[in-house]
Amino acid sequence: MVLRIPTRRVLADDVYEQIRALIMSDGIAPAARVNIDEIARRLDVSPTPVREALARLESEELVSRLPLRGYRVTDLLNRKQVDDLYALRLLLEPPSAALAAGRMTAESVALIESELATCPAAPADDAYDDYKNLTAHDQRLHELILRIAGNDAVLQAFAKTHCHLHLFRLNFQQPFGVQTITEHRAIAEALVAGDEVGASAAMTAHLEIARSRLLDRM
Amino acid sequence: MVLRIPTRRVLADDVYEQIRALIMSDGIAPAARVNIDEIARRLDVSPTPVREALARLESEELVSRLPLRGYRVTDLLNRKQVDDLYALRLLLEPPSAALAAGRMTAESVALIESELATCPAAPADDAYDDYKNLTAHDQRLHELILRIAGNDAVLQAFAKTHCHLHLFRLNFQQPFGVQTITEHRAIAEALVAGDEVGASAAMTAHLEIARSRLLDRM
DNA sequence: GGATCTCTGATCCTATAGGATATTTGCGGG
DNA sequence: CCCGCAAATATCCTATAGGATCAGAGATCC
Repeated sequence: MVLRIPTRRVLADDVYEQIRALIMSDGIAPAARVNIDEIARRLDVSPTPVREALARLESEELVSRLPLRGYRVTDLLNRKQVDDLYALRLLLEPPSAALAAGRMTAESVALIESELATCPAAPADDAYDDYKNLTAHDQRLHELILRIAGNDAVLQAFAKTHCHLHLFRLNFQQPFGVQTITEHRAIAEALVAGDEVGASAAMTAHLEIARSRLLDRM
Repeated sequence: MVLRIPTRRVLADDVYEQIRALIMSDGIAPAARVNIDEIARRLDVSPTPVREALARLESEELVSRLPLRGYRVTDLLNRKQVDDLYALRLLLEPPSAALAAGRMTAESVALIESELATCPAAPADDAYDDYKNLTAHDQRLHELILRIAGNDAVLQAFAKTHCHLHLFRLNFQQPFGVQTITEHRAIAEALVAGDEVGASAAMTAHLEIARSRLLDRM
């Protein structure tokens, strides 16, 4: 039995992730122009897959396109944008958490528990990697809850905000860990108990704390 | 004073709209494979702008991409997807309508009134064009309300569902007009009056009626 | 003398043509 | 009827030419 790559990759996929990583790690500064030829030379490919990758990145608003003038990296989120983003999440996630609480199965419980278990109790050596792991965990948990709620349109709407990605770029090395974990556990407990009102309330509290914590630092 | 071309267009923009129009008008059937070379020949351009246009269309889920196997037109929405879509809209739009009601200005009132005025009282000769115009009007009005509410994240999340586009593809030549107009007017009156509760309720009623009207026909 | 305009050069986006590679389809053999 | 092989088709990528934009230097006008 040969183990196959689940989805075949083409060059544009790799280029896409490379550019994305470059932007995330500030390899290309915000507001900087993106030179297609330069990227192509740097990754040793032709401009064509670079163009396709940029077209995809544009849809998640990591770059913006100016006709006949090329692409540029989008600015970091400002206060209003962060505020709006959390207002949107407050519309989507608390009702979804309530829905999820009413639809919990043994399988769902196991998924929640195992996701919580992946969370590194002890921080990693590197603060940057630590922050990155925690962000990824946070994203997986929030999306898992939406998946349990069962509304694909809501899940996609949330995913397309790419909020974790944009919030990650703000990159505040704040004491993010302990409090978040505690809040996550509160949400999980309400979900496992099938407590719809409690799950909604815990999610609301979680988001509002995160929002004010973030805005205080801007 | 030099008059400038408002937004420069490149070939990929035209190709994008042409393909989109083809899909919308069933010039390419749902689930059909999209041949890049064929499109290129048909529009008399090279494959490169076609590839870029398809990458953009993928982000709004009019086509889906299978690596090394090309693009295919997405299927029409099924019952669950329609149901999910309206559930999402019910999360976003009624609260936004309430917000908008509390933020109305003289300018906002004028925008609402003029949009309502654009609605063709008498149906056009062609039923297809009539349906198209009404859909476009409906989309403009709903997005205008979100714009008045002032949360760009919500507006974008709504816009990215491309719900009017997908619902249009279902293309039911139903008696869509009169009732919708009446409901719109009810929403508008509550907005102009600054009635937050009323606006929210009118929006909720509008969406729920539209949903059941649509689901009844599937 | 300073400012504005124009011209020139370089850089980069846009589009085309062509070749390499992977998949699919059809056919023959077991 | 199933399996394997080969030709055909289409995707994917590269290389290159054409055209637009931008920056800078020089000239002209006030």
